[in-house]
Amino acid sequence: MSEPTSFLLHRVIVAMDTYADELVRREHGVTFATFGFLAVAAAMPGADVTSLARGAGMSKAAASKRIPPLVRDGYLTAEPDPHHGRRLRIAPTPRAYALIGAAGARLEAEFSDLFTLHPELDEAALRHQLETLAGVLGLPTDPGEQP
Amino acid sequence: MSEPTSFLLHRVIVAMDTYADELVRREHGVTFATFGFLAVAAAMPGADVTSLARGAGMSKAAASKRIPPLVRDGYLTAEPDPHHGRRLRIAPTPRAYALIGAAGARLEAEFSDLFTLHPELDEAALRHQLETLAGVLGLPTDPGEQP
DNA sequence: ATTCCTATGTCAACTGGTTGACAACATTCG
DNA sequence: CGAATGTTGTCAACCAGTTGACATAGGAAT
Repeated sequence: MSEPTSFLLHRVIVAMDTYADELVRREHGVTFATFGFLAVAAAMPGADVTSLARGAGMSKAAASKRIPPLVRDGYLTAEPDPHHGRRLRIAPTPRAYALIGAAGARLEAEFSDLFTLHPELDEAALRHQLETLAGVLGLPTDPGEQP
Repeated sequence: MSEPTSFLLHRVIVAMDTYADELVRREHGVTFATFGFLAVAAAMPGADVTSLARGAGMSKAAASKRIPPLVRDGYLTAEPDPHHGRRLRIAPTPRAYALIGAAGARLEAEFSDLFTLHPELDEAALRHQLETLAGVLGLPTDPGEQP
């Protein structure tokens, strides 16, 4: 019996994640998970902790714990919302934007190199299948909307 | 700027994992991660902890911690290798085989339903792209080999 | 045989997530 | 207004991984 397609998908993802993690770590001294979190924060500047957590696909508590070190390292600012006693407004700093720009471009370049170097890979075909799959599974076409 | 393909891949996987986890949990009272671990164990019966860990893509320590509860619950047996003082031989019990058979078939059925219900999805095309991607990334064509 | 190197399983400490509870604030409804 | 209800961020406790260290067992080389 051959390996289920879902398992194959899984292995491919894990390999890509590992690769991306090494790259981002090596070139920016930051975890891929952190990069992802900052990318979400950059897509919704000024969001509060709750929507940031939703956007990043984690619990409120996890987001809440992640923020202070990122503020300390100069990637984010967290200020109380003037119109709301308890809510925080989280915003990326220039440093975060720089990181996201550089690392994002680098990763995209690596990824598309893969496709140009290996003509038997068809990015458009893969992407189309993934997008329909996402649609069928009921995922939003793009995450990071403000309510 | 549109979302990087690698991010899209990620979201699709996460959604599928969540779905699979709910299904396996509901119908078999077991975590999807546990199901995956048992599936690996079933693919290499009699393996030791180290190769099990490699097969499951986790550290030796993680595998070592995972085994005792599974033995307690009657999914695995762990016996010292007679030819090797320190090595353990891990083997799935009938209960594990039953679980893997049932849950595996169920998941595959769900997954291929997705493709038959949505003709704009092309499993062969997706699979072919994934397999070439796996090859290009240097992944083995199928995990679970004994050394 | 002794020595040296490698493999094996486990441990302790750490990490980054989870859930459930909670106080503080906001909002809605009589 | 005041009371019930809902939001928001944080905390404690837990869970399942990780790394690095380690005692112990096998095998190779001299």
